[in-house]
Amino acid sequence: MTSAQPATPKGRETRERIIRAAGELVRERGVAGASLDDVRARAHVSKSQLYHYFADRDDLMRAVARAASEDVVGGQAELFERLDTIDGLRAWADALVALQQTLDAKGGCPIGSLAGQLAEQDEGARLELADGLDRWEAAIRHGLERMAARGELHPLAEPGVLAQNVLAAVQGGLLLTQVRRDPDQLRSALNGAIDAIPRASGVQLG
Amino acid sequence: MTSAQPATPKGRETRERIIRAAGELVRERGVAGASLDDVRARAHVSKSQLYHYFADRDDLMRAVARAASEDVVGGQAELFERLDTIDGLRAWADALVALQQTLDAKGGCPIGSLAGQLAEQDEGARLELADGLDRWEAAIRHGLERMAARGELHPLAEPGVLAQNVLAAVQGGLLLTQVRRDPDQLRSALNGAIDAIPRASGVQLG
DNA sequence: CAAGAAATGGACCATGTAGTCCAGCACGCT
DNA sequence: AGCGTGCTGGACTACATGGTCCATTTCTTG
Repeated sequence: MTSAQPATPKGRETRERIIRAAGELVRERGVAGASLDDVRARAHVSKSQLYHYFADRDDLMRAVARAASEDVVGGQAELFERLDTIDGLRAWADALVALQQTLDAKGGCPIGSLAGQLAEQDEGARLELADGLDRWEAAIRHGLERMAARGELHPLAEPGVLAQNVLAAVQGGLLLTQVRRDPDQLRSALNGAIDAIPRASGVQLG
Repeated sequence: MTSAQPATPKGRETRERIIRAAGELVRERGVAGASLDDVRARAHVSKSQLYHYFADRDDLMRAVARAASEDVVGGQAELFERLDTIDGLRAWADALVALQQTLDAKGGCPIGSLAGQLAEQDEGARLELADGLDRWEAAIRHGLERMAARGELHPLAEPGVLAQNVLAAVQGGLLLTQVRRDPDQLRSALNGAIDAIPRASGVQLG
């Protein structure tokens, strides 16, 4: 028997509780450190419930990856709306840095962190994470495109490339933040990427 | 009994063979997927040898992290010497991108990949990886400082900050490369960070 | 060459873990 | 009320894995 989609509100809530518990444990102890028994206990659920809603452990981890993508991207929804000005970009960056400060620079980006653990192990999980990154990058690109439409960007600037680089700065900055336990690493990376936007010409300098 | 430093050349070679085998397996299957028995088999070594040279599994993984740091930083030694011109920086970037192409965009950065798996699990491993990143960043910074000394940088540019941002671009670009299986992600991120160098003024734009 | 130290082989143990199985419960529907 | 589907509890198994132990072989060195 493969996994089952919940057919009742109660079932759906149980399934979500499992994913939430698994996600917490994965963030605390890593993918390998989160045993199904730990998940079972934290979600207040029995073994059979785990296997009622998920085909196996990998299936659960894929669901965790998808949920992480949605949490990360969804959690920035309001900030995403103001990404069409440099000030809005800076406000968004400040929020990311502030979050890292409250987390003591631990954990990194949920998507990036899972990527390192799952990308080479489970193709399905990799695709979930790629999807999260795509949506994140799209939100940034949309903001830059609105700026371009208002003529606030260099005519040759490519919003797609700039958005990609900003996302890379986020991920790289978070990795440095995590390894060095210093949120300024993210701040600096984001400053650099955002500063580059108004100067970007789309053509490589000589 | 804790781990032992090898006292003979033979012992040292055995220890290194273990670390190399463990490193390969970790790259192929992740930290969690590399069992001591796998390592034992690949290194052509007995169980007692593992525990002769390493206190426990975590100790071995710390050694793997240290070796990865040294491989990554050491493997770029020649390129590091030419990091004092924009052309040298581009050549270095091209080499990193080319490497990803030959690897089919799999694996990401050994340091970054291990960071995601070990940073929150083992403080010792985290410090090893931080050390690798520090040396990497220092190499970039030294190149930029030589440029600054020749007056080729904006007088207010800060080589330390720029080097940090380039390293963030490497790590972020590699993460995107890995998740999206597309080496152009790294290329774009590095182009952006390197293009920013000659324009950097050290003060944030308004 | 003898003695001690380093290195090695591999059996063995304890345990944590993914996954199975089936009986029992809850609840909507007729 | 009673029936059926979805949901739940938890015992149980098979096995991989980390770690221990000790006997044996191989080096080194005086």
